[in-house]
Amino acid sequence: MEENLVIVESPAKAKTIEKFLGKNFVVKSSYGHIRDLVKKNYGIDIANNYQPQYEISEDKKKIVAELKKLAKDAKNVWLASDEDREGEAISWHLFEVLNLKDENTQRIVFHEITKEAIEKAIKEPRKINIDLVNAQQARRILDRLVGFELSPVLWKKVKPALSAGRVQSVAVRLIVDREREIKHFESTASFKVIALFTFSDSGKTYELKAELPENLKTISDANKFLESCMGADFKIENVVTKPGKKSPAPPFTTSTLQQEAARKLSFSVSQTMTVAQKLYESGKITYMRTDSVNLSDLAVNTSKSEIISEFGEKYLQTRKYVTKTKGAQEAHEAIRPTYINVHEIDGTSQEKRLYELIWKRTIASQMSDAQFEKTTATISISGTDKKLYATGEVMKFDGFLKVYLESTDEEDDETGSGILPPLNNKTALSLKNATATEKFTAHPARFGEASLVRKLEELGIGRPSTYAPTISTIQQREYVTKEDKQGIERKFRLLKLEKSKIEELVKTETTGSEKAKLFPTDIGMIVNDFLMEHFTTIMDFNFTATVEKEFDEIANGKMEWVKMIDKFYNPFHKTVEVTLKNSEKSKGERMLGKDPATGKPVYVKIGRYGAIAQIGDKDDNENDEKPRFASLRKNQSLETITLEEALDLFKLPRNLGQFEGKDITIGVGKFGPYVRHDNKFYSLKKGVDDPLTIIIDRAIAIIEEKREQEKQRVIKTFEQNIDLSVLNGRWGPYISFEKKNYKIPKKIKPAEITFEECMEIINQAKKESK
DNA sequence: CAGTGAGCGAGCTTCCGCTTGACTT
Repeated sequence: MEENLVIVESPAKAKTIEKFLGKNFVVKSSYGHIRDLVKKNYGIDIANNYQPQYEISEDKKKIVAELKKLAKDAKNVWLASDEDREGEAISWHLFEVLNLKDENTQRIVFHEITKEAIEKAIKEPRKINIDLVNAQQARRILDRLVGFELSPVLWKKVKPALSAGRVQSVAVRLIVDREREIKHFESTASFKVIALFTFSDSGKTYELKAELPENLKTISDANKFLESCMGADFKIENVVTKPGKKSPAPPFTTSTLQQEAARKLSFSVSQTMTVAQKLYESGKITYMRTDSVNLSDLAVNTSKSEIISEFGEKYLQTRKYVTKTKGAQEAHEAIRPTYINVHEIDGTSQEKRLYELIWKRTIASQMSDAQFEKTTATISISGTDKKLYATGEVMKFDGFLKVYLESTDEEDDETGSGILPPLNNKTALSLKNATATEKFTAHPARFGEASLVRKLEELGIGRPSTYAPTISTIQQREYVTKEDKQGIERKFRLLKLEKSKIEELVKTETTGSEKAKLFPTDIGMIVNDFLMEHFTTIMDFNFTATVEKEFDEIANGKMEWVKMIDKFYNPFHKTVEVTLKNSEKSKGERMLGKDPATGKPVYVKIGRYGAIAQIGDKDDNENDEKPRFASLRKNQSLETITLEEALDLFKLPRNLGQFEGKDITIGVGKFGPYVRHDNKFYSLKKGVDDPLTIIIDRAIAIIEEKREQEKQRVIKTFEQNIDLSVLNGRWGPYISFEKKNYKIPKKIKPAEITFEECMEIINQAKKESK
């Protein structure tokens, strides 16, 4: 029998700790929470002071049984779940479910997985903090109440199977708000002036680039300014050199790791977490779900010797970082390599790249600041008060930049870097040319997965363990989609002064292309607007922050959790009831105008199968005519479609006439424009055919081309079984049988294959899959 | 898998935070 049973949350952690503790200890993991509110109904007895009803989760029954047995035989049980609200609750649930006894159960905590930290923890045991447990219960109950009362309102008022919750609904709101901001954004133009000078110094000729600090508002302002430059004298009036420095970013948390992996490696949020999990399980990095930027003393010390031996003493500058994130619970260290002296690891290329990123960030965080020298030269122009400025930046010492620089989401301007030529006061400059280029202000950037996580973290909404799942949920519910947006071509004007002549040019640039950004869907906007109208409290960006404050008071024993929940639930539940009773079904209906042909109104709204346009009303029974319907295209949305675009939808399907005694019609379906004939569908060629203008001869050609392909598709059929056939597919010949496909071995010629050979291949494949 | 869209009604959906695999292509 084992004398001591230690229970932690993660199995990888259990393995490591067991090594530290020696043979009198057995270390097991609970795999996170073992109990949750019952799945059916509310799981909360509202009438009876919100008493929670718990059940052991289906996938935890086995582990609970095992822990129970071990606990019964153990002399001492050490509950070592994380030191935060959820961890305390895990310990409490274990205590209850395993029937532990107060006298031989200890609660211990540690923030880093080192021998010293764990031995120290064992020497300082405590009891379960029931106030902290109650704060967790209040959090859990509040989330269940919000989710399970709001979602059914959406089922009745918008669409079945939708969901709402404290975290996801706010995440969607951020995206909807941003999209509308972009839609209403009005870009303003201005003219950026850049002048290129030459001058001589000690027999050498130099070039100097300078710009006006503020853009000019109109093209005539720009023209006036360039005119004033013609024949003017330019002179360096002042040269100032200032030192500057740049400090490294703190070590990674879950959120910053997700952001950097997105920017530097183009990983999605969930991809980053999967790869990090692998690195953690194989012992290469510390825990990957953390909100702390703290490094253990051990990590700082090994970084120190690593930096000295790799780069030298002058690159060393150890630092203690302090977590500033709202609501951070700091149960873990920052994300760092387990062994700092390991620069590279074995593994998949994704694992290698993520590890390298973590290693560099960790090392850089303990390295010296980078030192710069920024020089600004002021250039006067005779005949005007306006000044031009030339700036340059020179790195004096690279410091941490030797290994790592954090990326930013913003594209930075290319000016103001590089080295300036030797500059002296009063030097006269001669103007080579000057340009005034039209620039447009850019709309705010759309969120990507990682930048949405950053915003949520900033608002204190969600936890490291839920960022990735939340991002998946709002995409799965089809509230938002992740998409690329193609840039559009835009014309801009440019004035160029050269050789005492001003020339006006019009050029084009491609702008606004975006990759993997989050766009709200129609249903996302409808749900958001519905919740914003009826449940402003929940949708408030500060809702989580407010309730978190109250959870803290519960944790400090200053507030009773039942009172807190009661205060929230009563008004909330009333709003739910009133909304169910009074509000209309929300279909996102929008009136576009009148149909010029019939004078009937044209609407768009959400129908049973998605967004539709509608001409005429159902109750408009003048001639007993039914309204006409047409689905919106994939790239159209309720909020932005115009009357003309909606009317175009009704031009399809078009009947082009008959072929072989059957109608040919043209339509647009899920997979794009198609020709339909004799109940078969043929795709139109992308970029070649336009469904609104295609003629019957071309449609027939498409049908015949496809038929020819079909003919070549079937290589062989068998009379023994009509379900069996040998077909020619995209990747070569294959066997098709009862809707499943099988590979043909290379040594058999597809055209000569026999029925028996086919069946043998099929049976073999079936056996292997078992 | 691409035509639909009225209306009835049974039975279903849903939250957030802790943890890993078990799946298929």
